[in-house]
Amino acid sequence: MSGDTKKELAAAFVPADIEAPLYKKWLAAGYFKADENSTKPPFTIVIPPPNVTGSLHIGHALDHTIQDLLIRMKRMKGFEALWLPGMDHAGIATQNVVEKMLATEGKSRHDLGREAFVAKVWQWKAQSGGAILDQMKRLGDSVDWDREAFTMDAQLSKAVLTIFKRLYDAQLIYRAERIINWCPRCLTALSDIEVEHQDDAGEFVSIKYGDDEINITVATTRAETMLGDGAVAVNPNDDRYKHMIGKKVLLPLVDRYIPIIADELVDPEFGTGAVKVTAAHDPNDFEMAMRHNVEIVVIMNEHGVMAGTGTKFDGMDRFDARKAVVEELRKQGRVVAEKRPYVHAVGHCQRCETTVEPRLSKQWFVKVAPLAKAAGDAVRSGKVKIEPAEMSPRYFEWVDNMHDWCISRQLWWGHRIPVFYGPNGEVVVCGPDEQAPAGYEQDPDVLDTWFSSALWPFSTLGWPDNSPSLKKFYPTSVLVTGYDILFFWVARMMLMGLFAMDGKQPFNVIALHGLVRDQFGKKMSKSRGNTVDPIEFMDKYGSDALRFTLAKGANPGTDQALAEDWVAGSRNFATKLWNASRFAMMNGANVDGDLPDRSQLNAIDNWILTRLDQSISQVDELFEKYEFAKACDLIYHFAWNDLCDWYLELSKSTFNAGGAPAQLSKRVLGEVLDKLLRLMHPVMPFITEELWCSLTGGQSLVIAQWPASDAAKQDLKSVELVNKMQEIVTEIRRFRADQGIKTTAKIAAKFTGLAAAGLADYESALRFIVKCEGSEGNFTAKVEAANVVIEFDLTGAIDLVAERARLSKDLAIAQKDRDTAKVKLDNEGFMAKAPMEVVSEIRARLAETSADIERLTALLEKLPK
RNA sequence: GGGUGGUUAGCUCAGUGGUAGAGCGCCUCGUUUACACCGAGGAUGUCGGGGGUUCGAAACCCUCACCGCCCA
Repeated sequence: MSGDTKKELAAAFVPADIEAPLYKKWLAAGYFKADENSTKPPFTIVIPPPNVTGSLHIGHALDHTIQDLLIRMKRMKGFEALWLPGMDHAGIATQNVVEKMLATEGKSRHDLGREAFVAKVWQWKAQSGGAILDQMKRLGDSVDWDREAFTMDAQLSKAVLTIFKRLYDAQLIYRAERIINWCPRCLTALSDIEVEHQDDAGEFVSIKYGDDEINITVATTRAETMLGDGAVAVNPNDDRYKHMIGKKVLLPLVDRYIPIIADELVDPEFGTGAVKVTAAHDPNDFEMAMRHNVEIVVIMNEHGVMAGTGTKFDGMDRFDARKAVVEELRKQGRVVAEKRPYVHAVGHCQRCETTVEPRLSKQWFVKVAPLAKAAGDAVRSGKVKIEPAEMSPRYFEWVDNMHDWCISRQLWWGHRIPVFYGPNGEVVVCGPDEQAPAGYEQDPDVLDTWFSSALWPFSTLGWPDNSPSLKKFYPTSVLVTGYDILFFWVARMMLMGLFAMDGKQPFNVIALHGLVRDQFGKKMSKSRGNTVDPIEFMDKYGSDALRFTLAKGANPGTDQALAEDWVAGSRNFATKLWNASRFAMMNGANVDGDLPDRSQLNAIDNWILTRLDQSISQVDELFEKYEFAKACDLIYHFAWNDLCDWYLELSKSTFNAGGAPAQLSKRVLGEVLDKLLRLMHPVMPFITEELWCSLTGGQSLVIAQWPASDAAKQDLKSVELVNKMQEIVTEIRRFRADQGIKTTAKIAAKFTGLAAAGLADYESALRFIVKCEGSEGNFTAKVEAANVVIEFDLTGAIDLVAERARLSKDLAIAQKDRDTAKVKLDNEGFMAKAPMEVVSEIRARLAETSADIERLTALLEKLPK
């Protein structure tokens, strides 16, 4: 490796100058492409597909940082690493976007017709969809762009048709009339998870049903639905109402008589203990209605407007009707109690926040019980691991209690349900390349977006075809995602993957991270105004800084707080690394030739190599365990403290002296930087690449080998020696600071006991770092550390007060420490039951602190009064 | 209501039985030819309350309080 290919480093680290060119370089070199014909072992991650309408938010930045970290590390470890990018078509969200555009022209999708509208959506997608993909490049995501997938692509659509037919044939898809979540604004059914429950301030009204003969009071938050009541239900064991069961009671306003039924579902403690049963507008009521054959009365149309009740309320919006109904009942003296505001959880459409209306409707469902059982068992059996394992209960809770999944959506954008109806009610389901008989009409609805994202881990690899990619890269290695969407589609991917791939799991590991919160740990939201823009942070501090901050905050499965100051701190760290590397290279750090034998190296060199080796081994282990925060913390401290604060400072005198020892240290420094940059590359790809290429003249860190540790070469003796040097230096610095001697001021000092401490060769290194020059003088003050005595010539100007304070403080600490040790050793229970090694440790502590006390007392006594 | 996580330095968080830690912030000093996006030194906690187990508890058990999340 010659110096000619090495690029000179810029004097200052400016992220913007290096990031875009490096990403271009990587793309041009094709480093991110994964080869299905490779003989290397595979490592696969499919991206949790972001929404085509979305843009990069801070949560993505965290999610991608972790995925890129894993992929880059595995690539360096010699795996055929595939990170597969793409997006989902986001049925409702995308349709909303395009409908809004049309609305500005005063048009609706119905003006265009289905075909033209869908064409318009595709056009929108081509022009403005997928902004997030470009933003991913800013982050440095090493995805294989040639494999970019979209849930509406031909191949993925083929997968949808195939799986639909298979599930239908296996009787795991059915059509039925059920109460579903209906969004009166989007005009479509929603699945349970597309409904968000929020506490709303409503009203809780108790209404007296019946006449003079028989009456009963029910309580409700949705008074308007009383128009559709088919019964009143009470608990069969409720003595208050036992005598009324089976009788009929007058339903006010509509003047209909409805039965009083008994059902265990009714909680006698809640409200009046009697509930109204509105079968067409509440899931629990529907269940009861089925059990007791209660009349089902639909009282609203699809827009949430009252209809078909035969009352004056028809034509009113549901919320207006609620007020009007209560008002009318009040006039009739039937409102016996009102609680307002009454805070209770109300379902809202995830996409448009409209209050969801439970609605009786004919829809398509996936029968999830058998599929969910398999999904649960895959984790229970250990085939799929959830990281951290503590998150598993959440998964089981969900998967074991999953309701059937409503998959039909009354939209135009999406995969149209491949079911065709014949003139006489025949039903035909068509797989890919199959055609319905002439005259059959296709179901107008489309499938839930998650129906297709659930296939993502295999549809993107070519399923249902038995493609080489599928063979090479499935099951995927790990799925990285926030615990908040464990249920959204991780569970669904499990259901579908196990079913489609004959029991082969879609991923071996589910690695869960938390949410990014604001600096006080509060959830970020637009309404709170505490959101942050990852792009802005990257502009300001660089992508590496943002990535490092997020990785350093990523403790498994827990949320992390993020503040701009933290990101600035990471930028500072990057700058530190840059400056240290520049300094190293100016001093001749290199990777030329073999690393000298350890026996030739001084303790400082052996120490930093040992610390490097330990760090590599620990960081590697932590990365493999998804312990990103701890790994980054280790990296940070090795680079900043061990390397910059100590190694570089202790080695300056060696470099300055030149000669053979300097040559050795330069090679060692080159080695340390080389390996450190490799170790850091997965977290901070840009700066490490720039520095490493400059240092080594190598082609690229992306394809460089991951550093290996070799514990056999660790030199613990050198660690001990450097620890002593650190003790001595710190003690001298403390003395100097207490005495008010400037860091730059040179003073004369005499060292005694260096040889006995094994530090004979390091006097010049020590003297250099603490600015002690000259060993002649009038030594009036001394300190002691690691059994080395250092005397100073302060030319009589010693600050006695400061020195007495310093020594007294040390003495107090030593006395306290000795006392606690003594108490333990005097404790019979402790001596009898504590393990040997603990006892001897405490004994050593007692000896050490006793010696300190003796020494400090003597020093204090000798100090002139 | 059911589950579940948390409560440790001013802030954000590590720390699963043997003398309480990190980053940021704070205080003092400093134009040391790598770095002021820096260096050196320093201060800071009855580890939410109460009980228990143990020679020994921030950690294990019980209980209470408060905060959060998911699901109804």
